[in-house]
Amino acid sequence: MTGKKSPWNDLGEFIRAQRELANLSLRQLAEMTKVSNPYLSQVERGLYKPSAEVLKSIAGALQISAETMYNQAGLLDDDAGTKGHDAGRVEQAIHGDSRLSKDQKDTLLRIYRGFIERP
Amino acid sequence: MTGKKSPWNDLGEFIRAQRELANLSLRQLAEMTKVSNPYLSQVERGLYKPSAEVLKSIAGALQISAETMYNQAGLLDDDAGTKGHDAGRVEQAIHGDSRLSKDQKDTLLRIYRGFIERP
DNA sequence: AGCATCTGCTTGGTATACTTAGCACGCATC
DNA sequence: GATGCGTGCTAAGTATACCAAGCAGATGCT
Repeated sequence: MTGKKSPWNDLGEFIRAQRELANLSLRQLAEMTKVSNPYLSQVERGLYKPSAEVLKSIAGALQISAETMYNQAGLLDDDAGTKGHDAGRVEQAIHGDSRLSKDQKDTLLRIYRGFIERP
Repeated sequence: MTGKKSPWNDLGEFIRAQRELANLSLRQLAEMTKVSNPYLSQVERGLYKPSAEVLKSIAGALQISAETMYNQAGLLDDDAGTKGHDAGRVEQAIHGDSRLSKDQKDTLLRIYRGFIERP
């Protein structure tokens, strides 16, 4: 394990850096996130890649947005929605519109997808 | 397990609905996502909650944004970054979608506005 | 009818995510 | 010195995510 770099090292280093910036010990973060402190230690050292739920919980405790954390973990491409790609844009906007009920969202999405598939 | 509802049923139903809308079989989706077809079947029936990587892959294959998929899975709060910016978002996205014809855009906008005015 | 192909699903197995119990060390106090 | 507390980490154990092998049914073709 001398110098061996796992795929999750960058993420772990990011989490440790943010934790230290927030002046929290592993045990304190563990209490806040309800994730065990040994596991957090292992995550920080790149031994495991945590689930999105754990990432979300850590992000909340460290007052980072979930989006930032997912970007760091490679779960979101922060350019994806803006790189001239239409795919997902309309869908995302519909989902994000709080004035629409779930049924209305479903209806709009179904119609939209129908249009996309047979132009 | 008769009628027993797992926490992931909504997500599974969402994925199945999108897959069927896209006219893909489980095996086709499995090939596209590199996820096994039995597992996808189990995910759709709410037996397991898939990781964010699997969700991202499914989203890509079904041409849904990762954000949309994560929202559906409860991994992102869709209001988190967009509260107060709902107005105009859907309309903008529809206008900007190059895959829609003018008629289709008009239709979608008409329906959308109808929903907004009388909820 | 038989055969091939496609479909969704069951079952047992493997790997990883995550926990619990506990160790070693550092520091402060008496 | 001894003791207590906080710190990060090890190692064994548990649960879940996900896979491979294969079954049963439906459909189409000869």
